[in-house]
Amino acid sequence: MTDDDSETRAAFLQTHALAAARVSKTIGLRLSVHGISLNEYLILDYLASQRDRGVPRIELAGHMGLSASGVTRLVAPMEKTHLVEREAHARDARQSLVRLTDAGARVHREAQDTFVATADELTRGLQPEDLQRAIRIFETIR
Amino acid sequence: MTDDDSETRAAFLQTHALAAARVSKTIGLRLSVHGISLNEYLILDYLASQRDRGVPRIELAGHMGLSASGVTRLVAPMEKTHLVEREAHARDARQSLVRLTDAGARVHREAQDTFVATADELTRGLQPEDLQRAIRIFETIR
DNA sequence: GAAATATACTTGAGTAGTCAATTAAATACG
DNA sequence: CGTATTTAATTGACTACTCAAGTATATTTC
Repeated sequence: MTDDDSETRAAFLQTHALAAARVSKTIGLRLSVHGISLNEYLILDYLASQRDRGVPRIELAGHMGLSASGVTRLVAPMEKTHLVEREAHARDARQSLVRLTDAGARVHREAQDTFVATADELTRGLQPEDLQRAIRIFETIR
Repeated sequence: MTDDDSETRAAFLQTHALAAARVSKTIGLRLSVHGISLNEYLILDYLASQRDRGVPRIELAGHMGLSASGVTRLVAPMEKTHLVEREAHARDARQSLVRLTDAGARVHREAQDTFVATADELTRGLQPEDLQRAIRIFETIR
C-alpha cells in the first residue's frame, strides 16, 4: 500500500462521511412530507423487497447497520401509526417479526416516488456508469 | 432521464446511506481510543488544514453539513478538553473563532494514523482509481 | 435432561444531533 | 443617521440513536 494510495483511501472515507451528512439531511427533508424519516423509508423499502415475509428485528438491524435497540426504537412509532405490524415467530418465541401493512405499502410507494425524484436531482450531471461503480464500492464496504 | 437511470440513481443514494451508517460506526469505534468521535476528528482535520487561522463556527457548520447549534454542541466539549480554543473576531463581535491548540494538533496527528489505517482496511481490495471517481461524485453532491 | 451458554428483544441512562426562539452585533436602506 | 433586516451564536425542548443491563427463550454440552 503506497502512501498515495492511503491518502486516496482516507480522502474517500472523509468525503463519503461528509457527503452522507448532507444527503441524509436533504432526503430526510423531502421524505418528511410523507410523515417518515430516511431510516423509516429504508425499513419500509426493505420490508417491501421481502414480499409478504415477516422479518425478524435482528435482520433489520443487520440490514440497516443499527443496533438491536435502535431497531426497537425505530419500529415502535411505525407500529403505532400502523405502517408495520408485529407478528409472532412460529417456532421461536424470542423473535418478533415485522410485517408491512397495506397502509405501509401505500406510504412506501408514495415515498418511493419522492426518493427517486430526489435521487435524480442530487445526482444530476453524474454518469450512471460512475454511479454503478460507486454502488459496487458501497456493497463491498458493507 | 430513463427509468433505468433513475433506478441506478436511487440505488446509489440508498447504498450510500446504508454504507455510511456502517462506516461511521467502524471509524467512530477506532477513533474512540483517541478520545474523539468521527465528527470531532473531522473538525480537527479541517482546522489543521486551515493552518493557524481561527475558523468561524458557521464555516465549520458549512463544512460539516451541520446546523449552527450542532457545531456549538460539538465544539463545546472540545474546548473543555482544550483541543481547540475560542478566539474573538477582530472586526465582527458576533463571530467566535475556533482555533486548534497544540494539544489538538497532537491528537489530530495521532488520530490521523488511525483514520488512515482504518481507511486502508475498509477499502482493501478496491482500486484507487475507482475511489478517486467516487470522491469526485461525493464532491459534486456536496 | 439439567446446567451453561447464546440469542432476540426491550429498557434506562446517556450522547449527538435537530429545530425554533432568543440575543447581540453587523449591514442595508430611506 | 436611525430603523429594519440579516447574520452568528447560543439555549431549551425534542428526536434518534448508543451501550449496558435485564428478561425470556433456544441451543449446546455433558
